[in-house]
Amino acid sequence: MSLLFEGLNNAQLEAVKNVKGPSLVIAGAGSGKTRVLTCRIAHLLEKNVQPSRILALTFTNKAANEMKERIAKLLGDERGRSLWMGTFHSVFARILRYEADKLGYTPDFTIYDTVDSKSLLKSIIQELKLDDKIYKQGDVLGRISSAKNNLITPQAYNNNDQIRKADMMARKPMIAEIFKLYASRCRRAGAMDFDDLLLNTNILFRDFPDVLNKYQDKFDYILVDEYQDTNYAQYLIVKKLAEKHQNVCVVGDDAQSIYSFRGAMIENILNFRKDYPQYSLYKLEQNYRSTQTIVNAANSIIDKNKSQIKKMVFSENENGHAVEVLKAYTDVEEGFIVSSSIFDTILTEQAQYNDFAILYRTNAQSRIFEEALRKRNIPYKVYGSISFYQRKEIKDMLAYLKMLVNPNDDEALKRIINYPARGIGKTTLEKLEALAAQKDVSLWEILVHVPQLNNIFQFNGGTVSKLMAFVAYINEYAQMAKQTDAYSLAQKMAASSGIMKDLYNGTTPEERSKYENLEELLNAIRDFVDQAVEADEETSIRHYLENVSLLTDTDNENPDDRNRVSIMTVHSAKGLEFKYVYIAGVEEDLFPSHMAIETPKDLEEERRLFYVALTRAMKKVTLTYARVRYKWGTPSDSSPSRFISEIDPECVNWPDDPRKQKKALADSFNALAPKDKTEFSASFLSRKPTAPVTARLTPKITGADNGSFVPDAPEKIQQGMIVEHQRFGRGKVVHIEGSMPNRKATVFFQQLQEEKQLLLKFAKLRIVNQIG
DNA sequence: GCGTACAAGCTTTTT
DNA sequence: GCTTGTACGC
Repeated sequence: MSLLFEGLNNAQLEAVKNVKGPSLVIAGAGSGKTRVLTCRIAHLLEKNVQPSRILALTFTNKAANEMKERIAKLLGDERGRSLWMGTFHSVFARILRYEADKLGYTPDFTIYDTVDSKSLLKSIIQELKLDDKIYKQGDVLGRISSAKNNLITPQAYNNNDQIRKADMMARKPMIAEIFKLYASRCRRAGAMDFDDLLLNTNILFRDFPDVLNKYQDKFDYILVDEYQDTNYAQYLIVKKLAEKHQNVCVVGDDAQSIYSFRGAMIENILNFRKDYPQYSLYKLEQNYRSTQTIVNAANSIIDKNKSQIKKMVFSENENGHAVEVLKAYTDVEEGFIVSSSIFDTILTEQAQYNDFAILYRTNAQSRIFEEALRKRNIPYKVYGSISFYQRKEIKDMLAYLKMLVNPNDDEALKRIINYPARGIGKTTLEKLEALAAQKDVSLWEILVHVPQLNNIFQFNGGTVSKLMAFVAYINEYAQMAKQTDAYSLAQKMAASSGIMKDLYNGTTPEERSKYENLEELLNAIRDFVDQAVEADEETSIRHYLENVSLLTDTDNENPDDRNRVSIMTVHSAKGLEFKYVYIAGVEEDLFPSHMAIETPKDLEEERRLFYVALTRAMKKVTLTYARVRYKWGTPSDSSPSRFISEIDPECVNWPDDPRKQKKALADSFNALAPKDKTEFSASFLSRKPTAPVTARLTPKITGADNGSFVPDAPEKIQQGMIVEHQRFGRGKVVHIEGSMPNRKATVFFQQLQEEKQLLLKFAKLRIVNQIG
């Protein structure tokens, strides 16, 4: 047992050892939080607590899997397997399937992901003949979601004056109506959305005390990771389950609360003290991950936040590098600078690709880095952008399979009833939907009775037989699904449905990649079957589908993905660590997001997000910003984020003073520049010169102008001056010599390209177009 | 009913 | 710039 405790500091040791009673562990970034959790669980198991009596809740599948792995390593056996460990959503989905009948569901209920929910909302909004510009699916779903996370049912929503008033003010008085219809459609389809999983668990525990009792007795020990990110629904579930024995251990860091937009309440940490007055508090303050400089930089940031639990995070690691700040003229150049820096660091520090991460605020920023890394042949992996399971082709295939288990799943049905095309068009579907709404039954219910109902529909014989063929097809496979394993079934269906053929015939790269995705899905299903056989579990499609909506693509990790540069949003980087971290787009209106600069509360969350980003790094942080960034396809000026200047200047390396930089640029240019034909080196892109890189610049400026078109140069263009201008077309960084009188300018230039390729393209510009 | 061409809207962050 | 939604012709 003592082995378990080896290498733990005092605070960690106490948090691991004292398993009885309520414990609050405040864990600073990099303070060994996961280690404490896993050791605590291992410790419980060593004390012969039954694994199935331990409930461990995390926020991501990744975190759960990592803990399972670590526990297996600590114990050297398989006991960890039967732990109840997983995300809130997956654990309570499991319980809800078990208790489904009490809530009027079948155990095979479908889980709607965000795409399904939005699609359902869309049809409801249409059905109610509402303006979809006012009632946007995303907004409406957000309203409904936050209601559910606060355990507000449609009825309660409707009866709540405050909410109704808010909706009126927002000129969306029909949300209550939409919510009501949405809930009833979900139920009719035998479906729960993400939020229902939590809401219905609460309803289950509220309305069935014996069920609550059962689970209270079942779980002797409860552990919750990332407690600062729990919302009210999650908080209450934990509270109820822990009520009896009070052996609840929550681990969190208020400074890393970054999910309030989906209802997370930092207050839950504070309330813990009220709910469990006997609680013991453990503060993990030593950061083992990062250099002192990084910890100090991060501390100086979080210090600016008013609302926080004071703690003293410190590091005893080396001092390390200052936080470096790099300026780029454009977002494309930013990608270039970052990939160059990674390239250099790999050579000089003998680092591996997977020592690096590029983090950004919004997913839209990923593409530029992908392109830049690809040009340098640096392998990378994008995390979390569009989930594999949300891709159209994957959802289509899964819809076929879902129909076999729960044919009432209207969203699945609508996806596939005419894909691949089988001549069942819009009007036919509309008629079916109208009757389904009228009779308040699922589309499938209507569909199977089409022959009897045809006096209403008046479909022609062709349509009827097409519909009945579809019904027969689903029925046939539904029968087959009872005896066939998920893989063979999916394989057969992919072929017989025509999906495979449809994608196979495609010639564009996109279609080919869709085909490959489909193959990957089939592989994943085969893996599932293999694993199920190994664990002596069911191999049915029914079992496969139970969790598939809750999966994210990080879950099917590819072995050759291991040594790659990671690129992802700051949100998805939470809990991870890298030696070298690049935080890109550290600009006003981007990070902090323009959505979040209005209220201090939102701004503080952005600041915590920035704190999370900084504390991912072990050795070095590099911040980059661009002066011009493409937004919605048009260039917009941007300035460095306030967060950069909020960092203790001691810890930061700013780029040179802009004036100094400009002079240096001019000097180096002039030194190189013959009069008319100019060659310049890659140092123009403000990085170390490597291979001899050249490009030509042939300025020819005519006409009069006051030079105001140069965003970065308040001065007028004068003879012999070097000015910079950003971007006249996508991806072009141009430095123009304004060597002529102050005139309208037409500049011809050859563009500097990547040094390896040296593909010089000719482009023609008219600066006059950029004025105003 | 189906496929193509063009327009509009969009970008916070996720289970 | 990209994706989704609509209009139009077949």
